[in-house]
Amino acid sequence: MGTTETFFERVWSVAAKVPRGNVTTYGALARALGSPGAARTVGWAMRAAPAGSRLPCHRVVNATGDLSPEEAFGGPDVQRSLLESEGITFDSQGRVDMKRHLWIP
DNA sequence: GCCGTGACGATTC
DNA sequence: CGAATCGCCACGG
Repeated sequence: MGTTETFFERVWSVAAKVPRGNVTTYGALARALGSPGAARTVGWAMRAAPAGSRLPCHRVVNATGDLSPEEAFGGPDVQRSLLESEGITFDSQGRVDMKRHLWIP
């Protein structure tokens, strides 16, 4: 079969399924793809995601619930605003409330 | 087919 | 809780 799709494309495919109002982690996506140790590669896929792909990459955070670095989105503040718009709450440490919004494929 | 890279994860101090 | 370290895996050159 012409499965020329790379690991990246698979990541985007699953990341696009994250329900609105929820978030997932890089490690969770990696596990869903069968590579639990490829969390870093998942992060790469997000960074390599083409702009305007409608990929909800702002719903992907790390295991600690921390947001993306400054170089992405134009700043964590932007990402945080997007998440708050979807009803996502944060703790006093500025991290996503994983207990309430963590979603695993 | 080896080397460097990186939006991570878990552990340790 | 915060900072630092090691390991892991896929991609590009």
